Amino acid sequence: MASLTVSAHQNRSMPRQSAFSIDSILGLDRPDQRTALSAPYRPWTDVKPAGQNRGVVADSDVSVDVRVNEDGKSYSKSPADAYRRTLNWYIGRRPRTAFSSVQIKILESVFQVNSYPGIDIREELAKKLHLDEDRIQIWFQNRRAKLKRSHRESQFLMVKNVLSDLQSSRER
Amino acid sequence: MASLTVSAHQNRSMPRQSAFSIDSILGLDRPDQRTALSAPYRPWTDVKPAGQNRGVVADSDVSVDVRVNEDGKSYSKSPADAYRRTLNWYIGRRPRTAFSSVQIKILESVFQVNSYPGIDIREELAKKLHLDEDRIQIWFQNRRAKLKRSHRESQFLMVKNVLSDLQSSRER
DNA sequence: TTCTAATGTAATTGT
DNA sequence: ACAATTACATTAGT
Repeated sequence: MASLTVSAHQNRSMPRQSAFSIDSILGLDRPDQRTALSAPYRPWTDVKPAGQNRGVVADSDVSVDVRVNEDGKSYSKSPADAYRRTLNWYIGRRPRTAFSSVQIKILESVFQVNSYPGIDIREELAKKLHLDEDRIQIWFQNRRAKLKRSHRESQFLMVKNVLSDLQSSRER
Repeated sequence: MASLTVSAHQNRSMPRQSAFSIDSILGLDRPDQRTALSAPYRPWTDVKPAGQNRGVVADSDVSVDVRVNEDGKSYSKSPADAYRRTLNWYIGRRPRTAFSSVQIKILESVFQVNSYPGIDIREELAKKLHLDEDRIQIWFQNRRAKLKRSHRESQFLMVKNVLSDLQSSRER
């Protein structure tokens, strides 16, 4: 990712002509401040020292909703979990959020009415459900994709049925 | 199936409002267009009498593989493309282009030198890579956005680190 | 295995 | 051209 490719041989299959001619490229009369590409900003990977409690520091609390489930069944904090989490941090993927059923219920009911909530609604939801606004946004994105997929599948079934109906009527 | 797709998206910086007011949930508390508007110009949906496409509603294609793997020759104006278009993509969105790694490599290397290629360079690239000039333009646009984002994020990280350094030095 | 949270990025829209 | 947002294709966690 973001590997720079100043590689040597990039013009093997190309007619060696003024493809990217100097003067053409030298059309860079642009304010182009080149900066080395940085890491993709993973706020949840930074190790938080003393603080630990919510709302104190700007973003990033790692333990968003671990205690928000209604079953009283708190998710295990086994060393294995911690280990995997650390590993994830290396990989750079945000630990998968586990929404509680209450959270899901509310999100679903909002989705019923408006599947494209604006930033303000998302913020409100985030506050109410103790989630990051980002999680809300992603949830709605994935929810829309799911709806679309189900549409696609049902349409496919309908088409299939119509076709088989045609076939059977022809056989009569 | 009563699937509603009330698309409603808004912009930031809206007046705070009661958490789950009806208007807020419905997204009616602010001007929103996109609910019933004239069909935008979609040149690639040409052979579709089917009616007003609404951009958002399901597309129901049966998973035609959009991929064209390695070594370019990707679709743009190929007959195969037209085929896919007429068969499955009768809604408004242009099928997502999957650039080959070769194409990406070349695009990246050009980007290194000039992130604002003029029309002539874009045309040359388009011809060489068998892509529409439009795709090239969009690619550079998104690429610039990406660069900008990463720059912003690294700045943020730097600030954050400075702050935490300050903090830890104060604790000593 | 299935479902879905998360990621990356192409495409769209409005300014 | 940019900024914000969406759709879409994939990866991966439970």
